[in-house]
Amino acid sequence: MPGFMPGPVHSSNHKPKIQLNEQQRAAVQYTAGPLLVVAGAGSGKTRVIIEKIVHLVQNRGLPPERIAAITFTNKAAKEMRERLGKRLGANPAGAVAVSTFHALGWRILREHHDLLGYRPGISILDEQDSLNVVRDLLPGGTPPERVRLARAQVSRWKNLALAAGDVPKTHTSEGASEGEASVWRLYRRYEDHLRDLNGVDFDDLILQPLRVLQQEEPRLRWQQQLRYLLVDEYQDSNETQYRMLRLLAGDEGRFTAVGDDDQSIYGWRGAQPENLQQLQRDYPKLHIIKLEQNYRSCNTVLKAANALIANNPRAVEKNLWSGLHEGEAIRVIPCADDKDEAAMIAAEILHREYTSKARWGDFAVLYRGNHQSRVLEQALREQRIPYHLSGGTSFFERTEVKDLMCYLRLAVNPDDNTAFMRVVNTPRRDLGTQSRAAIARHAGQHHLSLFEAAVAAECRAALPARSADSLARFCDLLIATGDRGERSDPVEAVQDLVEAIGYEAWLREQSDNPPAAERRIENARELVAWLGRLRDDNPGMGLTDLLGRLSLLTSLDADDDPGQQVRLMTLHGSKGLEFPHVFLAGVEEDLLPHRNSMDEGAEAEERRLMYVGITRARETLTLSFARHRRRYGEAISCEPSRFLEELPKDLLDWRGADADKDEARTKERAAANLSRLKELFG
DNA sequence: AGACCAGGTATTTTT
DNA sequence: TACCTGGTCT
Repeated sequence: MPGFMPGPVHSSNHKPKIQLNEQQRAAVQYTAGPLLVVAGAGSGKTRVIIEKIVHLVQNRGLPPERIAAITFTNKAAKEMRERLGKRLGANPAGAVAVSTFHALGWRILREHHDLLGYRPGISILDEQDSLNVVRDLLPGGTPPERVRLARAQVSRWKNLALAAGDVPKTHTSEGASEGEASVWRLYRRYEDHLRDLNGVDFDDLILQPLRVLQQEEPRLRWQQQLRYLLVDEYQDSNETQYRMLRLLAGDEGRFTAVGDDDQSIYGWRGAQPENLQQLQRDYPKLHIIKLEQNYRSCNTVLKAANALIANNPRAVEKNLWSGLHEGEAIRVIPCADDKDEAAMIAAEILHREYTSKARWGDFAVLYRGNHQSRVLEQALREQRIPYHLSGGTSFFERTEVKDLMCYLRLAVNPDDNTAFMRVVNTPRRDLGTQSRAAIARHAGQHHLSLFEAAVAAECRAALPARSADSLARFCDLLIATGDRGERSDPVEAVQDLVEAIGYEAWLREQSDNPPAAERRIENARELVAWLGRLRDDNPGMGLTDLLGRLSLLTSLDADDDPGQQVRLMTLHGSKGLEFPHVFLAGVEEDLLPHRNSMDEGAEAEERRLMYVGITRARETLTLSFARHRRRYGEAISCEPSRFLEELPKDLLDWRGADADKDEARTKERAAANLSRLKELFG
């Protein structure tokens, strides 16, 4: 099959529906051994994974259920499932195990919980729960910042596949600072505590399965089960994930890993882009294929991206090129301060939307930190530009969602003290501080979990009659729910639970205005609806498993059709997305190479972050910076980012050097006129 | 239990 | 400056 060059892509949101290029095809067809695909931004890596699965099923006769595609996010998994469904048809496609590392880990953990000494109902503690556990283990009054740091260190160890007992002595006693040694002691207690709760944190979802797979018998079983693995965004994998891959893919290395070290931006979370090189060491037969043709961006954008990233040391040299048109110069807009910057961006968007065919959904404004969104939001609102802000409090962090999740966790796992404390008096049921303390005392004395204590007659006897009564009802309800959740329809059981605790009435009572109450009720219902959807996708699955799946979801508005709204998001949040028109705000020293990152010697990662931002753009790219910005109340002056100097001058179009303030005013006025006109004439 | 104030803290955050 | 959290007061 001769390759044929794709023509220019126009603004349809679709990748060219044409044949694979030569490298892509090679990557799809190579199954002789382990394969690493180094895929530049916009080079069609997801497509390669999809086509490879199709190839394995249709041409190699591999049963779909023997194939696992592993992603880092639910969103990526979902997209992959959809695309695979379109390509293969629902039937074989549905059998392919497309999941996140964590979801796969959960599956393994559930199946072998007994090997590790867990009881059947395992709770997944989210970030916040885990942080609370750490807080409670540290002396009262420990500053939140210290709690966070301690938790982060524990996480770092776990991501290096080090259980507390495996942490090298140099970090725990000999030669370790007292601070480090104390964090390690905390780690030990944290481990014990989670054990008692029969709970796991997110890190455990990889770490614990590793312990399963280190045993020969289950390892061989899983290696039989999954005959081929495809890993997406491989540069984001950490040590434990890498080990999991190795154990599953066996010594022959039945896998394809796809990644781009230039887009590694999660180093601070334990991701090890070095895993790309590690692969070569561990699998000498590793075959490497580079995808360098970009189907997304015009050449100007790509040249800028290439020039920038060339300043980083890289494992695999790549040179991205594009068969698309040259494109406009990259605009660089100096602004007086962050307000002006926001106004400029709003004005530019308004102007473009009006003069070109671009729609609101074609624009994205990217920035380093969430705090930068505020001014931008304000500016967009002033111009009545519809926008959508990604990030912020996720669905699962909302109180109402958290409450219900804890009810379900407790129903499934009576040892989950964290969940118990959260819901035992929510909605209020006469179990105040005193009663709760009494239950805790009883539990402590008799070495019971809080729930077990609450069930015990002697414990109840110590409570006032009203409290004892309502505690009994609470316990009965949870026991019944847990039971029904496994034996009959879990979703019905949950609906009845929500009904029985009068949760919606409680939300109405709790919210200070009716619309807020309705929103929260809607969230609660949405959670149940999701549970229903999960059940429909996994018929016969019990509450424990459904709940696990639910805990691994991050945001339920995943379906958000970007719609007709300008997207505001952090650079991190933009990875994997693309937009015709991209604005990068705050391209300043101390912000875009972020100060703290620089202190940690992470300039290269900051550069990659900028690289990710640039390569989101299909048509136009606008970089802006402010000369002054308020930080913690006081105005500080800023310098343009060093990264600007790394971009070839001939690609840049600098706008009004120091008349910027006036220009902003003018633009703003022009924009205001425009929006008024539009209101008048539609 | 709810309101209010003081104090501490302000990168990123796939699961 | 603006926020969130935790503690205290009513």
